[in-house]
Amino acid sequence: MRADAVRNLEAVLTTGARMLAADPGASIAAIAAEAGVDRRTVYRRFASREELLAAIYEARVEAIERAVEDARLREAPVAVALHRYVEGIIGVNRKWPVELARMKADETIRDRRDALIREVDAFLERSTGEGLLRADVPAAWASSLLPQLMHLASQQLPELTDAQAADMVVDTFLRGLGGR
Amino acid sequence: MRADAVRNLEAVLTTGARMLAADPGASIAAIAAEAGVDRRTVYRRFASREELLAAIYEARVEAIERAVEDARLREAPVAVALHRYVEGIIGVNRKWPVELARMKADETIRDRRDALIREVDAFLERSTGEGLLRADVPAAWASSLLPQLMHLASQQLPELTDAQAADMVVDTFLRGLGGR
DNA sequence: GGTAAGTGCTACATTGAAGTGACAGTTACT
DNA sequence: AGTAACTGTCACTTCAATGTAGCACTTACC
Repeated sequence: MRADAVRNLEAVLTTGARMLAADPGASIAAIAAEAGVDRRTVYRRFASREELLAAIYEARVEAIERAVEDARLREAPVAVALHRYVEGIIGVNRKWPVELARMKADETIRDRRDALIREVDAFLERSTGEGLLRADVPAAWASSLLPQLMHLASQQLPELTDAQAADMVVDTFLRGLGGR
Repeated sequence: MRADAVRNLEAVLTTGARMLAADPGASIAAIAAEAGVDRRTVYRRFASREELLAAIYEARVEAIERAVEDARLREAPVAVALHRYVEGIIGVNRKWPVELARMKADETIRDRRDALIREVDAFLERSTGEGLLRADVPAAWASSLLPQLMHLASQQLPELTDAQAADMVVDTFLRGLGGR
């Protein structure tokens, strides 16, 4: 693919992610206009709206997979892994702010998302076992609170770097659910 | 208005709220079907889709206003007011789960929402002043975290009553951001 | 029981977005 | 410089959802 085409593709994907996060019903015409390309150009890369969405969600899920891998949730000390994970996801949230939960259509992406959730849940379980989190907190509560905190930090603290925002999230999370 | 008509109206509003929360693009036909009435009946009460949405958002914002009033955020002891407020909002979230932020069209509702946000922000400031919350936490962080926790508890802890879910939210919130 | 209010149903016009085709013009790469 | 890749534009078709009209029918309420 030609270099300018790559740039256009990149623009459509990131702009699309941003606009779809703000309004899940954003039209292809609107996304294309915002990305600075013609509506027709989008249809040359993607056969349908669904395919464009799938590509965007795929970009996000892949970025998350990379972040999870980098955090080494299974091996690294829990406190270290937690911070690395949070920092990574905040970066992902800022580049690909779409909500993955909306992707009900694509089987593959849903499966990869489920696997990631299991991975993080297992990590939280390990964290509880090692005393980082209190044992009397429902697993579902910890499991859903962490993504929300990361989501919040990603957009509510725009002046902070990923690492600084991660500090805030980890601090709140551990004070809120952590052991003494 | 006749009693059966009132029931239908109620059904359309609550069902609409539930469906629009799950999918903001839900069609009037889908909402009507789910509520057990004909699409045409909806159009007899509401001149347009926008009016239906406005009615739903209005129901939510009014319920929130009532909860805020009941919590007596200005006068009651901060710890008491916080719990009453959280419990009330969780009830509202469960009945009217739509996201108020999406309502950009209606000027009135946006203004009322802004006033409510100011009210709660002022309460959080008072809480900080009285030592319930740590002073080194950014106001924006506390201000956005609390609604997220309530939102989370409303749907992630369905087996808990409003009061029990509020316990969880307040505990997490105060441990996370509270003073010693 | 009678009446007015309310509903369901079929049909229709309108609008906006999705998706496609053809063609001329531009731009990156060799 | 020449070619292939890429893009923008105009012009369609299709489709789903919005919004409207009229009529037969049911049901709450006096």
